[in-house]
Amino acid sequence: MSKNKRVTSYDVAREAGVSQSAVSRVFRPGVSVSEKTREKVLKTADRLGYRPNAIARMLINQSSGMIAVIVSSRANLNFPDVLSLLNKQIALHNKRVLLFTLDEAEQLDGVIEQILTYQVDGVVALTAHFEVESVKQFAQHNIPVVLYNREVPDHSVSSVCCNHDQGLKMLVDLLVRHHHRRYLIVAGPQDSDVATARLTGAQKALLQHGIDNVPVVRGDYSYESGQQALHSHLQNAMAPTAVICANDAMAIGVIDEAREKQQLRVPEDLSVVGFDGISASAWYSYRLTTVSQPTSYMTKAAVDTLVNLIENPHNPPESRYWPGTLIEGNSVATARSEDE
Amino acid sequence: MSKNKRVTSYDVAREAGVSQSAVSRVFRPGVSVSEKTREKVLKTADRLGYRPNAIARMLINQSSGMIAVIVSSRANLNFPDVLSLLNKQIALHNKRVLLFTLDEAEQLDGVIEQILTYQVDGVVALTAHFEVESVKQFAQHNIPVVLYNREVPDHSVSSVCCNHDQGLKMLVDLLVRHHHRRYLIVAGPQDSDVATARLTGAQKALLQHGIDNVPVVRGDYSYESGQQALHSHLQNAMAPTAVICANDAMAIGVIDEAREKQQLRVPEDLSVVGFDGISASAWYSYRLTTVSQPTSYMTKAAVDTLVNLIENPHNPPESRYWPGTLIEGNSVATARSEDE
DNA sequence: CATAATAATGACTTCGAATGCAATGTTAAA
DNA sequence: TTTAACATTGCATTCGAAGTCATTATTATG
Repeated sequence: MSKNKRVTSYDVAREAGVSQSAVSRVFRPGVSVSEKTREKVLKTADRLGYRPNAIARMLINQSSGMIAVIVSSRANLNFPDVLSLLNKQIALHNKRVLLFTLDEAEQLDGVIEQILTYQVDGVVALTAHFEVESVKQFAQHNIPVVLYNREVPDHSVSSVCCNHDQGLKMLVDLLVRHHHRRYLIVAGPQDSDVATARLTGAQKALLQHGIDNVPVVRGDYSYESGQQALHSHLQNAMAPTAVICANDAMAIGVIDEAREKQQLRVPEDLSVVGFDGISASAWYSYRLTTVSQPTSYMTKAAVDTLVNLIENPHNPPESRYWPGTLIEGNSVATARSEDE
Repeated sequence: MSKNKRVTSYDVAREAGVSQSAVSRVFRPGVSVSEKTREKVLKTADRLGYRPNAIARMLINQSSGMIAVIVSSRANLNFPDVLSLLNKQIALHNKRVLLFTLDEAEQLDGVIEQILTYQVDGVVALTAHFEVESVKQFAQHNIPVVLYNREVPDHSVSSVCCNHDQGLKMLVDLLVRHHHRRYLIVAGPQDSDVATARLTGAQKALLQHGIDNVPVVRGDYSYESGQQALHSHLQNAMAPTAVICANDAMAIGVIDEAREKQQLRVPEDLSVVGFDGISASAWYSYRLTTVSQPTSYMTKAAVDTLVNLIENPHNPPESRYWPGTLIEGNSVATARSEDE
C-alpha cells in the first residue's frame, strides 16, 4: 500500500534509474531532456501516480502562483458573476484564487496579515473597506494590488472601475428628458467608495440641469433597504417623481414598495432607475432602466493589469475605466404635468 | 531598502542574536521559549517586518491548510451565500479556500489534476458533474471529499444534502390540499443529480396522491428557461393548474411568463412553487411558495464533516441530511372548480 | 552545597522540487 | 581521426520553517 506515503520525484528517480534532477526536468517545460529519459520517467511517474508537489515548487520558485481575492460579504456588485469570471481569467494565467471574505472593517488587518504569510503573487480587492494604508502594506512587500470598482484619488493604486459618473449622467439625462424635476436619491452605505462615487455622480449630473438639494436616503444595497428608503422618505416629504438608486437591488425594493405599499404605479406615477444590470433587473416584473457594467471586460482588465504588474514590478499603477451601458427598461416614464 | 528581499527567520535570528530555531519557536504556539528571547525576537521581527512563510510551513508540516472548493459556474444553488458561508466556516478552522470553477464536465480531469498537486487538505464539491470515479482519485491520495447537495447512492462519499424528497412532499401536499390535479413539472438539467432528486421527489409525492404521468419539461435552472418551459408546454397542451419547479429562478420565470405573456393570473389561474428560498423569492412581486434550504447549517455541517475526516482519516464517510423549511408565499391558490 | 530535574537553546536535518555547475555523452565539422 | 560544439546528465545546493537531539543554563530538592 503506497497509500500512506506521497510519491516524490526521488521515488520516481529511483524506480526509473535516473537522478531526481532528471525527473524534475521532465516536468518542467522547455528544458532539454532526451526522449529516452522523458519516456522512462513519464512511464514510471504514471505507474507510481506521481504528481509534482506544488508547495515545494512554490518554495523554490519564490512564487506561490496564487492570487488573493478579497470580497466583502456585503457586496454591492454581482458577486457570483464577478468572482467566477475573475477566477476564470486567473486560471488562464495558470494561477489560482485564494479566497478571503470580509465581514467588518476591523477584520481587515487580520486578513492582510494572512495574505502576507501566503506569499501570494497579487491581490484583487472587491471590497469597500480598504484604506490606502492597507494597500501600502502590500506595496512594502512588493505585492501588486488591483482594486475592483474602487479608485484611490491619487491613483497610487491600480484599479479597474466602471465609470460611475458617466453612467449616472446617462440615467439622469434620461430622467430629465422625461421632464422629471422632483427626485429622491437612494444611496449606498456611507463607508463604501462606490456608493460615494455614485452619489456624487448623480448630484453632479443633476446640477448640470440646475437641479439642486436633492434629498438623499441611505440604504445598504439590499432589497429591503430600498423598500425602507422609499417608505421612510414618504413619511415626511412630498413624493418624488423619480428615484435614483445606487444599485439594482435597492431599485427593485423601491419598485415593490411603491407598487404594493404606496399604491403608486411604476413607471406611470414613479420612475425608478438602478445601477449594475443584475439579471433580476431584466425580469418582466421590473424591466428596470439601469446601467449595466461590462463585467467580463472589467474582470479581464483587472486580471491583465495585475499579471502585468506581477511580471513588471516597476511599472507604475494603472487605472482603467469602462463605460457602462444604458439599458432602457420600462421603469421610466414622462413626468405627469400636474407634478410639475 | 529591504524591499527586494523577503525577511526570513534567519534574518531575524541574526539581528536578534539568537538561532533560527529560536525564532521559529516564538512563532509556534505551545513551545517553550524564555520570556527574554521571545521579547527580543518579537521586537526585531516587528522591526524587520518579518512574517512566517506559510509556504515553507506547508512543506515541512506536510499539510497545506487549504481546502479546494469546486463550483460549477452554472450552479443551481445560492452560489454567493453558500460560498461565502463555506469560506467563513473554513476560516474558523484556520484553513483557506482555494477556488476552482468548472464550466464543462470535460474540464474536470484537469481540475482534479491541479487540486492534487496543491496538496489540499480536503475538497468540497458544489457541482453536479462529479462522478464517483473522480472522488476515487482523491481517495487514492487520502484527500477527503464532501459533496454538497449531491449524494452517491452507495454512500461511499461523505455528503451534506437538503432532503429534496421531503421538501417536495411538503410542496406537493400543499398543492393537493388546494385541490390541484393538473400539474406541470419544470425540472433541472438532465446531468444534474440535484435535478434528478427533485424530479423523482416530486413524482413520488404526486404518486402518493394517485397522480401519475405528469408532464415534465426540462430547463437549465435559469429564469429564461423557466419562461421557455411554460411557453413551450402551453403550445401543445392544456394549461396546468399548478407548476412545480426545480428551483426558484425557474419558478420566477414561470410566473413572469404566465402573467405577462399568457395573461394568466398567479396564483388565481396558476399556482407555482419553487425550491431553494433565494432572496428574490420573497420579493413582493413574487412571494413565491418554496422550500428554503438551511444554508448556514448545511455549510457548517459540510465543513465540520470535512475537518473531521481530515483529522480522522480512517473514519467512514458520513452523509447528513437537512430538512427544508416550507415557506408559504402567495403563489399558491385553490384550484378553481371549472378546472377540475 | 551538591545533585537531580527541568527549561532553554543551537546545530543540524527534513520537507520536495528546481537549478548552477561540472562531468559526461553525442554529433558535427575540419 | 581529431577537435570543437552542443546536448544530457547527476551532484550538490537552495528555498524557509520546524522539529530532533544533544548541550548548556536554570531552578528545585535533599
